Amino acid sequence: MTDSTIQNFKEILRKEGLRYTKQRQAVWDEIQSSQEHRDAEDIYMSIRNNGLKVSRATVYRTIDVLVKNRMVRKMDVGDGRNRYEPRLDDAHHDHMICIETGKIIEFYNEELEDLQEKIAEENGYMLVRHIHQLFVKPLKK
Amino acid sequence: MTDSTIQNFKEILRKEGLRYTKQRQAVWDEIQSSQEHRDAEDIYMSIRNNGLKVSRATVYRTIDVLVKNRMVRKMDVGDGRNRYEPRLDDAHHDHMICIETGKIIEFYNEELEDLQEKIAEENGYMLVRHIHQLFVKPLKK
DNA sequence: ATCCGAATGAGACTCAATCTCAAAATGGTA
DNA sequence: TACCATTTTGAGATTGAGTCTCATTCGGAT
Repeated sequence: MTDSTIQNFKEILRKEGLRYTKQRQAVWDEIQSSQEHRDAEDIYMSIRNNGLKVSRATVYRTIDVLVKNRMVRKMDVGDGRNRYEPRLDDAHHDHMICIETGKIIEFYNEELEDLQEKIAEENGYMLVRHIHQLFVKPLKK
Repeated sequence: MTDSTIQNFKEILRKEGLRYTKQRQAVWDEIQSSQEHRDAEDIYMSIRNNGLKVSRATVYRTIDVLVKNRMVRKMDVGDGRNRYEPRLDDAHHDHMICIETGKIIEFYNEELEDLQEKIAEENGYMLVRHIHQLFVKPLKK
């Protein structure tokens, strides 16, 4: 992690009226350390394995702050456990989940994004966010 | 419900190697009775209020069969409780959820459907199903 | 009508996520 | 630097949707 990311994190906490603690930093560090789509337990255990002591409650609480401030993306893959990934850049993408291997593929399609806004507007609404997952299986060769 | 829908339901059970019971019929009748997007508890309580005795376990078990056979659509609105709606015709649609009123609006867009298949194929996959929800708020006038 | 495998129901169980509250830590102030 | 009001933390309890168990009941083929 770079100094600038730490500063950014501190600023968000300040904006939210929250204190800067080593536990919160540890959670953000851990999420930031990998681009994988991980569940809360995985993040919690990794922090523990690094020799740091942070409770599950704090992991969940910190994730909420990070998600709210768009530093982490929360995704529901339909198995009851939410997955989280860092939003290092601000590039949006959706996910494709292979129902045979469980592999998660990221994709982005401008046309798709535009179309969704258009559909919302046609119905008198403004698009705030969306959930979009494609469940797929490998093409037979 | 019409005779033909009951026949169709019986056929599905036969195809699945399952027996026709009044509990299963009661669950299907209840789901069919409304086009709303309801959770399992709501369906369970409604059956009870109609004076029929069916357990939660049976409600869940029957919903699974109905979902598998495309008679019911299961949707995740992100609050931890799945919603179910009857698929009376076979017309697919997605959902738009107003974050201010909670209202669920159904929509269908051919271009969007095609685009998703195209994206899956471009990645070497075949689209099996998808989750797609737009979270929106009313356009200010 | 008989019989055997399937279905049911009551309640135990699972598991991710949230809540509780006493104790510890933070950070603004003097 | 010491103080202290306020926030945060953690251990474990709790919640709640959904699943599982298994003794009892039921369906339907023969």
